[in-house]
Amino acid sequence: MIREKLDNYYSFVFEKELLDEIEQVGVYKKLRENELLVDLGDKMKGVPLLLDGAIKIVREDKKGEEILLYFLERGDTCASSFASAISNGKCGIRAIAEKESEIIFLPKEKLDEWLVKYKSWRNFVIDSYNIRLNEMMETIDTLAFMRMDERLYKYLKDKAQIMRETSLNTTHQDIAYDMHTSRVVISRLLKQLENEGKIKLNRNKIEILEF
Amino acid sequence: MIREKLDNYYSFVFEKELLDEIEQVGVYKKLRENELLVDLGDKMKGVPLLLDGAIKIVREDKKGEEILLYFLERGDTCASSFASAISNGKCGIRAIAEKESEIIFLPKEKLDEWLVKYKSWRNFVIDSYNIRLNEMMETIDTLAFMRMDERLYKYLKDKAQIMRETSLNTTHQDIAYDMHTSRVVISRLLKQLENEGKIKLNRNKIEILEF
DNA sequence: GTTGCTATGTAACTTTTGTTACATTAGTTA
DNA sequence: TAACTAATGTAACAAAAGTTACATAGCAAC
Repeated sequence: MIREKLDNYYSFVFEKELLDEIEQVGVYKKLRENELLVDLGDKMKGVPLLLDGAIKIVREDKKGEEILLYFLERGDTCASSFASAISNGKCGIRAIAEKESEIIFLPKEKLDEWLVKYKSWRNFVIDSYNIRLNEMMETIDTLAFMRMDERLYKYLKDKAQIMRETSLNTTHQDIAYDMHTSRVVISRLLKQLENEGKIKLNRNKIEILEF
Repeated sequence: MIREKLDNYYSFVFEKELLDEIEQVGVYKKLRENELLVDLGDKMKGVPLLLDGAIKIVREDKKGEEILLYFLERGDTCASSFASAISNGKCGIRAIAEKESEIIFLPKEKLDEWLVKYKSWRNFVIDSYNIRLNEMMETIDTLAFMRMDERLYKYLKDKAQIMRETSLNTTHQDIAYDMHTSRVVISRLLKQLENEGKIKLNRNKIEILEF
């Protein structure tokens, strides 16, 4: 069963021998919606490969203020965990399942070994880091160059894409937490987007009309 | 001469055999102050190892708006170049020497080969990515959680540290470019910091009194 | 010196974002 | 249905950041 899911998303990424090894040592885990996968300061004993679902990666500062960094989808891994696992350091982020998700945990002992043995693993690790660096840069662009209303609209579209839905089940308060602003600001801007015909508001639900 | 500088900063990082190889294939280059090392959209043919100096890494969006991402110091490499070199993709950043700097260019053909051969190279690459991810997170924290006056003070202190000086030769306009705001805002906040006794302002020069 | 250029200082005003306070609405439970 | 709770709507105001416009100061070339 695991092998089947693994093959689904990773058979074109990894060599057969590596897939075999992953099947042997990987630990399958199913995550409930809103389940905490990684918390701030955790020391990772391995890295998660995402088979299905969506994981939200959040940054928190000393004062407990939060901001969304990016989402992981199937085929992704958490570069920050990789960092933490291989260096025995602490993880600087929090990872929460946005919806029911499936992962395979790879034990950290194998991570370096596979770098030597498998070209496909080297590529995957380097690619993962690159994707993450690019996501971070996009986040920085968003924070540095966009106004709150643009950021909000982008947030809604991005989240809809990750969740594979055109309407989101969420509250204004939750969005405010992700964007590190206040609920009132979000309500105001959402109403503005609704007036522009880009979205439709309902209780606990936002439909996106224009992508 | 190169070997000497290489040994200075990297003899505890790389194995002897790797240092030998780097000496053979690496290309030494000296950068003048303000010299452009990498531009947006460049395809990298190798990665720079920083021997000495300071490199400013800047992000630019489509509209040509800029923001400082972080600085590189000796011992650092540019993860974004590594990404670009190994994947033949384009580089998403701009790198400019903040002062006279010395680098060694490593040809991209070796990068993967060394990952297999040298444990110290694997560690260095992974560490570099991790350091960069952490810098990016710090930049995000700064943008998301701090007000402009705090960001400015942090900018001054960070830059002073990188330049190894307690006073900076720079103009308000240049700071405004780095922080993606306007000169007037910077002048206003600098004056405020001066009134608080944290800095002293002169033409083309800012002394930092409190760290 | 005078001229000219660059950098800095600052006032006045606008826009954006954040805050407080309270009303209304939809859904849930007693 | 009444009572309660969570979510949303909105006004009024405050703070932060951005903009325009212009004055002044420092420095260099003539």
